[in-house]
Amino acid sequence: MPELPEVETTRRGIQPHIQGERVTGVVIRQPRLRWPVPPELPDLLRRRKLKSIDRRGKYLLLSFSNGTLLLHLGMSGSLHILPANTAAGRHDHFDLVFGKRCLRLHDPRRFGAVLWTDQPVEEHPLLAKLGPEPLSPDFSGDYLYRLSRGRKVAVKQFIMNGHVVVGVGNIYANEALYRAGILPTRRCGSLSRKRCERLAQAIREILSTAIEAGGTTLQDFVQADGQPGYFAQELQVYGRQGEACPGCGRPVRQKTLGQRSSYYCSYCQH
DNA sequence: AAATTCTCCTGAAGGC
DNA sequence: TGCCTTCAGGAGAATT
Repeated sequence: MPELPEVETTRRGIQPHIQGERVTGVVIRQPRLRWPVPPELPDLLRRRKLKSIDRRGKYLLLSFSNGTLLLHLGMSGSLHILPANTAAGRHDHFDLVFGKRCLRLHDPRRFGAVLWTDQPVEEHPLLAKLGPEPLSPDFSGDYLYRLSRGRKVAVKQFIMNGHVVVGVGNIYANEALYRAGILPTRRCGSLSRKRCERLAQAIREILSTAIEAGGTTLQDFVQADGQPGYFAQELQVYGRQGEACPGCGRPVRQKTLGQRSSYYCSYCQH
């Protein structure tokens, strides 16, 4: 499931192959994703040059002179650079063709999205109210502390809320809370300023380490079977219920919180 | 405003 | 072997 590091790794992987290139074709094989793929995309993108690829949260923003293509990978999506004539398989929903290469979206569970806007992209309804980027100066312990005052939601759900901070999915939320020594179920409003600082630091470290790890597998993006560095980072607790906590040896526990699996050590985290 | 629940979808895993 | 059930999970929409 692509989290922020995977999306950023994807962005860096595809950028050198298609940025500055001109669209020569658009193929929509399965328009039913999270929202319907706009049928007018082939017309909108005809002969347009891709200016840049940016990221906001887990959205990839492909900028053209007449608007922006928004891509989201949902939880099973991936993008690959392939020779333009490569046969499409099951779940290969969308191609952006650039001459002899193409950018292909593969997404078995179809939680991903391909959208278009001709407005300033930061004003798009899906982006306008997003919280800060976790690796930007706008995100800090002080920010988390101030925003969490008076709120009762569990800290794990708090940091997974895109209006609080973007790009912290279930896996890295668990890992960051473990690293920060904070129980996922702890009410966010009860965290001290110091613990908020520790949490913000843990989130930054987890994400930036994962991005660095992803960088080592960039070449995979030009291969059909490439796995773009998912989970390259060693996970301490995620998916490890019953295994020994790396810190104290007690078993890692699993609990469902807000319809998501939480993994934690009830001794090291409080 | 904040919190909670529902929803989309398919592949994997488990039970029999 | 095969069929059925259950589950995971990003995040917006709907509801409380």
